Amino acid sequence: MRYHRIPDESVRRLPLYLRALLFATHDRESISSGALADVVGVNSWQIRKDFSYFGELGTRGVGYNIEKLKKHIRKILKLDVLHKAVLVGAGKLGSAVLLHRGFSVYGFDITAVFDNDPKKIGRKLGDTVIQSVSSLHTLKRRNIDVGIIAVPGDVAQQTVDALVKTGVKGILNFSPSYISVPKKVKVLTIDIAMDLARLPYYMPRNHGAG
Amino acid sequence: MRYHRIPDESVRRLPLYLRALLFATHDRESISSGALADVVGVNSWQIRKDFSYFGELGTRGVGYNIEKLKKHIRKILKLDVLHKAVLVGAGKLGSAVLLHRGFSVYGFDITAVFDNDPKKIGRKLGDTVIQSVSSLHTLKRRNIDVGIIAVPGDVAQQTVDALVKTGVKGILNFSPSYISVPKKVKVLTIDIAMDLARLPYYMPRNHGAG
DNA sequence: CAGTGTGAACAGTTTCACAGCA
DNA sequence: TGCTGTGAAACTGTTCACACTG
Repeated sequence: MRYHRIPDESVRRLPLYLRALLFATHDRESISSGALADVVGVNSWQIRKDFSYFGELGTRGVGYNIEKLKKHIRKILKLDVLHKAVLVGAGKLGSAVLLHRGFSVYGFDITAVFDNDPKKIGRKLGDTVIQSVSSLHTLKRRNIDVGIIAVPGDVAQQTVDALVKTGVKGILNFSPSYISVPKKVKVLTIDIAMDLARLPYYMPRNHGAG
Repeated sequence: MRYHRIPDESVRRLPLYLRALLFATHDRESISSGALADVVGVNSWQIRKDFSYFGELGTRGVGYNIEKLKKHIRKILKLDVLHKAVLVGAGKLGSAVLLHRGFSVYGFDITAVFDNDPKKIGRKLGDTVIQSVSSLHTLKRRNIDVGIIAVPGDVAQQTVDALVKTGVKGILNFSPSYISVPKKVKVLTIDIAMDLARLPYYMPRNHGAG
């Protein structure tokens, strides 16, 4: 089956595997699909299938070499190069995201922060001075890949439009609204409230099915 | 096709529809699948299919009555009753989540906050006094549905175990680790860094396919 | 006649069972 | 012997075209 297109659902699981490989303490050089399965909560055959999409990577009877596997997943996900990101929106959620520490391990560097509140502009958030959103255009030619937006829903679209003009190719959207972008730009939306809203469906009401 | 099991992917989209119906300004009583499609970024036939799973709801030639639709989606998602939630972990992310305002519209009320940092215990976060995680057990019989955890990965499992003992039926997990729970408890995990890690895969490297 | 509802074709994903190899 | 790699089957979800109806 060598060199197949990788299904989106497999791509969704790759960061999960990578996270486990990065953070688990490994006394061994190799890990089997079964052992990895226990750590990530995915079936072993699903893991093997996922890995099989990028060629024969494991050793029969042994498992997968951990370093090789990390390297391979990073390459597939294009995390083998540094990605520069900017944050727009220095409110509670934006601040939490910026200070989150945990992006760097995947090769992301948040190099600038923007807000439209005059009281915040010039103040520091972590090591970064907050700039006015009106100076977003200065980002052109600074090789920024990724925009992270954490602004109110009603200004999300205009914020994204400005970001797209600076040349970002991907946007992580924490704003609670649908935004439209040119086809060449990829948006991933995380709406915490919406995810929470999906939870009760799966909870038994009193006793009975969900 | 009346009274079919609702596919998980449809359930995933329901909060999206509900969000649009709640926040859009409606001059009309009804909305067509096409108009809703423009607002949420989902095809009109997908929307009609999703709605068809819960019986005939629309009026041919007109569309869907907005109030009726909201009510119906809320009922399906079990958002028609108030859900009491607690937060464990009053760090940056936890605080942002608590102060987020936007859960209440879906019928959630965060009634208590816990942390294990002695410096934080007794201080207020919003209107809520932070309590010690060691007093989590006092929640039993207080009708708490949902636990939200935003603690470091290495204490996530023990935090969840304590929460499960208090009787929560659903957990929203912001900790970057896989947690295991009894079958009767549903976990949804949001790992911001992992989502960000998935973004570059879909971005063109220089020019070319993603 | 505008817009819903849906069977049927199609596409994508997961599961299984087991051959193949270190 | 233990664990990978993978076709094929089973399952799940999406798209389409159009009959139907207020």
